[in-house]
Amino acid sequence: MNQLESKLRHHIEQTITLTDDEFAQVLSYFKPKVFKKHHLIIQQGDYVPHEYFVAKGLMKAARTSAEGKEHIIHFAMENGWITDPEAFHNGTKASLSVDCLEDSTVFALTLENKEKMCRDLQKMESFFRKKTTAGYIALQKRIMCLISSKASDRYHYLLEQYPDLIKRVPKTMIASYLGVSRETLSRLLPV
Amino acid sequence: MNQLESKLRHHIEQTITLTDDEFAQVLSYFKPKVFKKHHLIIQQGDYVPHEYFVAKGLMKAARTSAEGKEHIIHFAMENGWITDPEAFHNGTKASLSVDCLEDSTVFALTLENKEKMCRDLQKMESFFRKKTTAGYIALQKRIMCLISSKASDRYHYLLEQYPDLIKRVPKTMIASYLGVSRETLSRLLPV
DNA sequence: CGCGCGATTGAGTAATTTCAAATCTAGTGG
DNA sequence: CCACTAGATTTGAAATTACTCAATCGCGCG
Repeated sequence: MNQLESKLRHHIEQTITLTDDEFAQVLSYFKPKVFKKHHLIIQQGDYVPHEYFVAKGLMKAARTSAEGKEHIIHFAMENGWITDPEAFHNGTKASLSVDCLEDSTVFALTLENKEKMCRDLQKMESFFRKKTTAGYIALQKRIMCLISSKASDRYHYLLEQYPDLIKRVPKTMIASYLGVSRETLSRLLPV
Repeated sequence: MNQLESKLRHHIEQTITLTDDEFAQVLSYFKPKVFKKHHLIIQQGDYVPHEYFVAKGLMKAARTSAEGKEHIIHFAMENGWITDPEAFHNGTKASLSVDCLEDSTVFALTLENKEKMCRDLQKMESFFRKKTTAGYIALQKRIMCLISSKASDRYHYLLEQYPDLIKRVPKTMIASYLGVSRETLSRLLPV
């Protein structure tokens, strides 16, 4: 088992426990992939065959509006997951694009394999349920931030929550993620 | 099986299928409860023993900030679910309050029973996984709305998405849900 | 060395909030 | 049935916040 595989295992075992055999089986459902910085993995309008576990690197999911503005909905770094969830789970076309901000190594999972894995190993269904629940809670917090705080407080919350992210991502993208213009964020930083 | 029980069954069977016996078992994990309008079911600071399926009525989850402003994070009407998810799943104290906007009938589920049900009936674990995934997707859309649209567009999106909700909920609360002041929403309405 | 991306700054404009007051409406008790 | 009241909605005006557009600055990489 290489280093990146053990990252996946460790990630899963933060939620459930697996025997060696079980993990070997789990691993068989995934396909490792390597992407270069700037590589566009999902494009708006495409079908979305995979959900990705990020073992190394940094990726973002975003939507570009009709007016040409990019709005970042999600970042995934080590131990994160990323895809266009709606398109992936419903088999519809992507409304989001996903690309690499750094050279990245991921484990790709098709919907078919995900469902098969959940059927075969209830533990993994439990894993995904809990992981998704945690994701739901995180999104609720982000919404609460968006509807209740000023831009400045949102930035500081992000800084507290994901200090490492701020270091690795250009401020322009942080602004996009927070829903403010880059100029506004820039003026807020000294505060 | 009474009318409200069959609502629960129908709701679950939109995602998975159940035999009569299985549903009887599922039902045994829930406890039906009736609440009056204005009843405060979860208070900020309380522990949260239950997650609720709303069979009838209308409820809201909100956080009141230090400055005394109420921010509504979630509405649940017929066939919806509601709780403070973070407090419920982690056993921590509620940061949200939940109360009834109408007389309501719910099925209450403890965390212990939820986990037991998932263990005993994998179908139900699958149900919750899929339901939570759908919830996650809905929250992502709401975030995209919040970071990319003006207040006016957010209102119209809500109007399209949940026309029935708008009819049953005072505009003040819609404004709180959208993250704008009630005055601003009022001025937007004619648009 | 120079290019290009990211970050900053300034000025003017637009959107939203706040505070205050007026108006409207549905439900209640007499 | 009417008067009353509490909650909900609307409106006005001033203040704040954030946005846009444009120009400049800084720096790392080729």
